[in-house]
This record gives sequence, C-alpha cells and structure tokens, in this order.
Amino acid sequence: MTGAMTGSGSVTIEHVAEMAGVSRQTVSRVINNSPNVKPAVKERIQQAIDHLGYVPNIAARRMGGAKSFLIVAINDRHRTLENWRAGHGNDWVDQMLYGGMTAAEAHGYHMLFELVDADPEMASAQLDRIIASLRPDGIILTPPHSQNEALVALLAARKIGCARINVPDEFAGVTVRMDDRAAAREVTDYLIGLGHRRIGYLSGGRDYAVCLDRLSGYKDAMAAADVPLNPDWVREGGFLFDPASRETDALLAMPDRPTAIIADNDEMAFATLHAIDRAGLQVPGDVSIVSFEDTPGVRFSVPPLTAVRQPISDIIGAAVERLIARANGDDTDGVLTLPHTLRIRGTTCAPKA
Amino acid sequence: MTGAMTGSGSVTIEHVAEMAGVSRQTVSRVINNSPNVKPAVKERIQQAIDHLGYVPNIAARRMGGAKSFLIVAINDRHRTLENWRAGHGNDWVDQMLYGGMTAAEAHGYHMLFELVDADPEMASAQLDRIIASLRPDGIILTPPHSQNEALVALLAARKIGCARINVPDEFAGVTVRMDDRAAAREVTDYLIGLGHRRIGYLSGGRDYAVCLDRLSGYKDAMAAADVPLNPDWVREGGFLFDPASRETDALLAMPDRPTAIIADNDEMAFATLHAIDRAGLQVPGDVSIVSFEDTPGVRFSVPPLTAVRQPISDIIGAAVERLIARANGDDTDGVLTLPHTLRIRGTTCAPKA
DNA sequence: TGCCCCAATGTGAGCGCCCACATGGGATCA
DNA sequence: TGATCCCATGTGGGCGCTCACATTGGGGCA
Repeated sequence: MTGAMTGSGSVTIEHVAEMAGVSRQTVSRVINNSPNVKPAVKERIQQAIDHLGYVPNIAARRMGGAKSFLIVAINDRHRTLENWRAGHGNDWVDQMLYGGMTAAEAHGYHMLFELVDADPEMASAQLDRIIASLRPDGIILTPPHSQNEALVALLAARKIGCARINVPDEFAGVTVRMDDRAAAREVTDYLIGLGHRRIGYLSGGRDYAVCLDRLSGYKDAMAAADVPLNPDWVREGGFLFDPASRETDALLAMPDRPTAIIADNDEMAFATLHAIDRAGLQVPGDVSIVSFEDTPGVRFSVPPLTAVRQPISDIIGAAVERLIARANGDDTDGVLTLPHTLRIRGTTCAPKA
Repeated sequence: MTGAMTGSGSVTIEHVAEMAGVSRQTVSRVINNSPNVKPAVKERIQQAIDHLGYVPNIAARRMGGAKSFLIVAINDRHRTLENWRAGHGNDWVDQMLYGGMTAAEAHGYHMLFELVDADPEMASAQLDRIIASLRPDGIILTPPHSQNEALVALLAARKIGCARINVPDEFAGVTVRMDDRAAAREVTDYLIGLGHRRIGYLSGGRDYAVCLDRLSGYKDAMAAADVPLNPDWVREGGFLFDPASRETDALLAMPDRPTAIIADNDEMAFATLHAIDRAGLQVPGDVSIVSFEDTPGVRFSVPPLTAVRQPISDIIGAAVERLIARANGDDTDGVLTLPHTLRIRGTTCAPKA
C-alpha cells in the first residue's frame, strides 16, 4: 500500500506542494531536512508525501542540485574479472556490496560498482568517463587503484570526495583500512606464544602494499621476540593455489622447515594444507597454518582454518558514510583504522617438539 | 589523456555542437546512433567529442528522454544479508555482479543492486520506491522475488521491463534460468550410470521452486531407470551446514543407506563430506557426493567436490541484455534456458560392492 | 510606537539532454 | 520542368528538481 496514486504516472513534488497548499520549495526543504520549516507545515507536507506515495526522482535531484546520491566503488578490472573467471574465490566483492549498500541505503544513497583497468593511462581516462557520466558524490578506490596518486589527483581536481581503501598511513586524504601490519604482528606473536620459532610466510606479492605491510609486521614480531628469521621462509605465492603448493613443498623440504606457516589468503592456505598432507605431515601437529582472509568456506575444511578476518564490509560501510558526510559539508580528513579479528580454529597449536 | 578540456568544468553537448558547427540535436543523434546523419558530419562530430572528452551526463539523459541507462537487480534482503552475516558463503552475488556489470557496461548501462524484503506488502512498497526514485530501464528479480506475481504485476503497471531469474516454465514474461530439473536428472543418471542404486538427496527446502524442480528431476531419473526410491533418502538441510550434518548422520544410519548423496549447495555437501568422514567411511569409495553450486572453494576440499556449475553470471548477463533490448523497442518475451555444467572431480566413483 | 532583524515561505531560472515538430534542399517521378 | 518525396538538419519546449534570490510577517528592542 504505497499510496493513493498507485497506478498513475509519476508523482512529482508539484503534486505534493499542491496537496499541502505550499510551494515546491517548501516541500523540497522537508525532503532535504532543511531548517526553517514550521513543524505544523512540515507535518502537513509529510502527510501529503505519505498519502501520495511521493518519492523524489534521483535524476532530477541531480540535475537541479549538487548532489547525485550516488557513491561509486572502483575495482580493478583484471583482478576482479580474470581471477574470478579462472575460478579463484574472493570474499571481497560480496563484503563490499553488503557493507556499502547498507550504509548507502540508510542515507537514501545508492552504491554502484565500476571496473577500471590498472594501467595508469587507461585508469585515468576510464575514471574520468565515469565521473562525467555519473557525477557521483563520492568515489571509493580499492587496491591497487587506491595507491594510484594520479587518480586521487584527478578526483581532487574534479572536486569529488574520495576514500582510499587499504593504503598505508603515509598517504594523505580520507583512508579507511585495517592495520595489516599490526594484524601480522599479532598472528606472529600468537604463534610465538604457542612455542613456534620457525615461522614461514606465504606472501601474495610484493606489488601489494598490504602484503608488504604484513611482512613488516611479521618481521617486527620475530625481531621483538628475538626469534631468528631465515629469509628463505618468506615466499611468494601470488594468492594462487598452484604456486602456493610449490612454495610449501619447498618450505617443507628445508632442513629447518617451519613449524608454522602464515598465508596471505585462504586459497594459499588451502594449498598449504594439501601440501602438508601430501608430505605425510599433520596439521596442526607438525605444521600450524594461519590465513589472512577468512572466506565462509574456511570453517568447513579439515581442520577448519585459523584466520584473520578482514573487516571489509565495515571498511566500505565507513567509507560510504565518510563520503556522504563529505558531500554534506563535513570535510574531515584522516585515516580510519578498523579492527580485525583473529579467529582461532583448528589449524594452529603448539609445535610437537 | 581524456581530452583537451581536462581540468575544466563539465563538457556539455552544447560545446561539442559549437565546435563541430552543428546543432545540439545532431550531436545527440550521433551519441544515440540515430540514422540520418551524413557520414562526414558524423565524423566531424565524433572528432569534437573525442577532442573535448565529452561524455553525456546520465542524469540529464534520463531527464530529457525516456531511458535511464540503469538496470536494477533485486535481491532478497534477509537471504542476502543475514545468511552472510551468519557466515554462510554464497557465490551468487559475485556472479551476478560480474555477469551483469559486464553486460551493462557493453551498452553504456549501469547495474545496481537493491535489497527488498520478502514479505509481500513490504516488497511491493519497497519496489515501488525504487522505481519512483531510479526509474530504471529494467529490473531483474531473483528468487524468491521472481516468484512474486504482485511484483511482476507492479512492474507491468509501471511499464518497466522485468526479467525473472530461475522460475519454472509455467510463469509468463521474460525469464532467464537454467534447467534445474534436467540438471538433477543428469546428475542422477550419471550416478546410476556409475552403478549407484541407493541415491540420497539433501534438499535446500520446499519453499524454493528451484529445489522442487531438482527433486522432480531426481525422481524422474530414478523412475526412468527403474531404480526403487526410498522416500527417507530425501531430506531437508535448509542450505546450512549443521542441519545437513544431522541429516547425513541419519542417512548413514539407515540399513539401506545411500551409496551416493546429492546436495543442493556446497555448504551442505561439505557437511556431508565431514559426516561421512566422522562415520569412518570413505569418499567417494563408500559414499559419492555431488553438489549443486560449485563455489571456487570446492576445488580445494579433500577430495575436490564433483558439482553442477550454475551459470549465474551468464543468466544475469543475458537478463541485462534482454532488458536493454527491451528498452530499445525489442519486446521478445519467453524463457531463456542457459546451459549448466556437471564438473566431475574427486567425490564420485562407482560404488564398492 | 517604530524600527530592525530574522524566521518562514515563495518566485524565477536553469541544470543537460531528448522529444516533437519545423524547415531546407536534393533526388525522383510524371 | 514542376510537383513530390524523403533525407538531413535545426528549433522550441520541457523533464523534476534545487539554486539564488525576493518577499512576507511577527517578535524583540530601544
């Protein structure tokens, strides 16, 4: 039961104004929560709105005023599509959608996703097209775009609010992230606390700021606890199963093989799980595993994976909130760091010996 | 290198018209691929567009003309958010986004997601608000909304193209789906072909048309092969791990326990895997498993899961294509059935005895 | 009482585009 | 050669809303 006009053409602000016996502008003020409207009038208008089932047209609002009620989240085309096509899982997009959509909805906003190529020249051109076409009130840049200063500069020139996801502190502007370095430190401390001294690290890759950050945290923790670190314990698996398998094989073949391995995502952690099994070793008895993603499926492996939960949905939700606040005049800059969680499950225990 | 105007305010159709020495309308014709523009003029205009980096403003296009260049995909709020919050995985949203976004992008369209409650009254009201606010060129209804005739009627009244996802043939209008019944028949035939005669079925639930469809296919195949079917082999797990665990336990405790189990999604298939292991039985030696979802993680279980791949991204992509065609005058109705794939991996083999 | 100020409302214009229609010139036909 | 057509282009108007500004009225202050 949306209203009395159900079935007819669109209900405009004009209709509401007429019904409430006021001008368009006063109705507009009520819609936009502007001050200086008499409570009695406001209520009368609200009743007319409810009665007619009036909902402002977003395109017209954009045309008339400054706001578009749109937040655009930019993902890397290649990483998003190709990885998925190749069958690689990813919790990222789901979480972004859930966190962002919910936050946007609460303010009458909409969030939409766009894909942009990582290549610097293409990225700028594509982003510029998106801006021209959509004129969003804010743009969320995810890695690797969030590290691209040219894009940030472009958005600044176009005067569009920009939230950067998961970039290290040094960058300026609005940033929302989790503390990957601290998380890695925490994980390493946890393993050291269990008695591990030979801890391996399967990194995603050195081009990801996040991965480098985590590696620092891992090294920090090892150094702080005076645990010697063999550089060969640190290996790159590119976030993928097969390379991670091979690297784990190599790790297990070392004379001072690690008794615990940290992996930068779940897929690599699973590869580690399999490789350890293949080598005739036990998880977690012989080798403990901690992952850095925590997709829903990790609860169902044998044993279920101990993992760091990245608060992606919260991060995107916070980014949306910030951008909307910004579009409404609040231009607080700064870095917002959201808490992560280490979820201890079945792949970690004290080392045997 | 977007164009010469980089840095200035918005480039409008007016600027292009002036530069090319024609009227706005002629530029508009070029943008919209209308006929009756001299090739020479068209090229001159195109050059001006490229030079200025002109991109039409989507809100203005919506205001002036009939099209909004927006396709909205409607998901169930509860199923989408609550399940995810409770830690249950779901490949659905990712695939929708990938398939839909790519198809939309190819036509200069954008796709956005909205959540709507399943409750019939709320659903209609919420959908009506979405229509009034966004005026999309088309709406994609996913289950359970795609089975809600009131929503379909509302969209028809509002003259908005509607594509329904995964509803059985009997419903009219534009429908895009996979043939779940045939897929279930195929899976069952495959298992029967391997030599299985006692085949269990872990269904998602009887309120999902898709699940009922699959059950029919399973029963068809059993009947066609003259394999007797014990009704107690068919159980409901609500798509969730824990209930599926219990039902599998019950299944395994039967005197004529199944030698193969079909599950309606991956999470339940994993539960089955664990339950069989717990019972001291082997997969696939003692019991074979086939799942009906094929999320990326299934490749990494031990053994990797044999599963039916639902072509969700293709389905949503096709729905987007249909809706865009419809917005441009092509009003072909009908059911579009996209092919699925049975991916045979490590959880199926001939039964022991 | 008169003045000013500000809260509460209304008015005109325009955002950038596409629609309907009007207009001009060439080819086509008798 | 003139009438007819249709292709190629231009013009005016308006979509639904918000902006900047104008206007009204009532309360506080001297």
